[in-house]
Amino acid sequence: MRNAILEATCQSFTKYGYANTTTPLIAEMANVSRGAMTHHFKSREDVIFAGVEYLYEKRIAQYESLMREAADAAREHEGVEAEDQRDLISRVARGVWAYFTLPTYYVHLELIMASRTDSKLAELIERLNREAEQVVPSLFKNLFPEVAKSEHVSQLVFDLLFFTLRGMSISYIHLNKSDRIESMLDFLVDDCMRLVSSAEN
Amino acid sequence: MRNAILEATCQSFTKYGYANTTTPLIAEMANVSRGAMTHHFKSREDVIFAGVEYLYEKRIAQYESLMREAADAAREHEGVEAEDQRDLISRVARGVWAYFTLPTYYVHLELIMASRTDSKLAELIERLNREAEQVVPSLFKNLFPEVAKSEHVSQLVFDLLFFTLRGMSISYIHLNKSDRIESMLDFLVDDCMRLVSSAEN
DNA sequence: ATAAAAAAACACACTTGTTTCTTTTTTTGG
DNA sequence: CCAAAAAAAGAAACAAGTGTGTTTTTTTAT
Repeated sequence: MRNAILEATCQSFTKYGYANTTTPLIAEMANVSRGAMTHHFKSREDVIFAGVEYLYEKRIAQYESLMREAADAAREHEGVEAEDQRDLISRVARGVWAYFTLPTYYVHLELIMASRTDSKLAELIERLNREAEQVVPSLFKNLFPEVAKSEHVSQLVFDLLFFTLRGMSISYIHLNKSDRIESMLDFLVDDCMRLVSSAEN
Repeated sequence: MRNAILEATCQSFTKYGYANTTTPLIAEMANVSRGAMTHHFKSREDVIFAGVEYLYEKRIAQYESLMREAADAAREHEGVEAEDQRDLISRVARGVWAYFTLPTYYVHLELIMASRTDSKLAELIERLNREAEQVVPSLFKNLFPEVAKSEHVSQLVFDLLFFTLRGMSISYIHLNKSDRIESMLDFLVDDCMRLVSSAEN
């Protein structure tokens, strides 16, 4: 029951947006009466914030799944050493890109933007981000153990993908012709390859 | 009067966010009665959308101003040929970065995100972006006439800055320690320099 | 039978849109 | 040039719809 409400909250976030999510709407989507919600969540803030936490758990699971996929696919295509490295980078980059175009990620962006003018939400988001930062970069470093030795390079590779793909995802809302996206992805892979190679020497 | 209302609308967007901007709030910030607004804007949508258009005119003016500053500053620091090119790129990159951290830009991002679940707003934003795209890239190409010869490279340089800085700007809402930002800016300048050099040969 | 869960009903505040009234400005005719 | 009328602008009041929070009633399960 509680889970159905949280699931409905997430669905409303993705379908109608964070700003348009109301308690009657959540109740309707979860097929429960508004009164029933009161027993599990005594206020609007309670439901919304619990929904946000639920969404972030989902997001981390999605990220882990996509990273695992990329790593597994790269493992199956083993061949020449240098080609392996490039293949892994390419798959990781495209895996992260897939993650950055998930509906849950757009909700995440919406929440960050909303937190600009909502200090309570900002507090929650910052806490959840701190928790995510203890998982996400470590997963990344596991995939590139040699690069992880150089803190500077690994940070640079991570940030380059993180910042650029995040920027791309916003454009992707309107940008349907994806040749610019594809060119940029190719460029990013080349760039990361350069950085990784430089770190290994 | 009409201008005061539009100015108040923008102020509300930046201070309270697009989603929290209501007609009574605008009237209060503009120091006019709600009835007075009705004569200039017959509905909420009228005033909000007019405010959005007003904001976009502002944004383009801000962008032009920052690009002019960067170009002028680079002109004053003329020296060795290669150093000149790097200086110009660095100043443009940091000028664009300054633009991407303006309050008006955060409102722009908020509007893009809101347009995900608001087709009418999406229509407006797409039109305004099309108009901006006839000004912004041309300003960019004027600064790098040699690079503009290669459509592929100039697109790549533009997109790399555009996407990455956009992604950085979102993190910048929470990220106060700017060493990651500074490292990335340095890296981007290097990267653009590489691309520009390759285009000239 | 009792406590928890679910549903319904109620009250309050807020936003929007409309209507009505007052004030100010502009136009027009003497 | 002035006074009356018309038009425009501004302000206030009203009505309808919606969201939130609280209270009350009904159902379910222990």
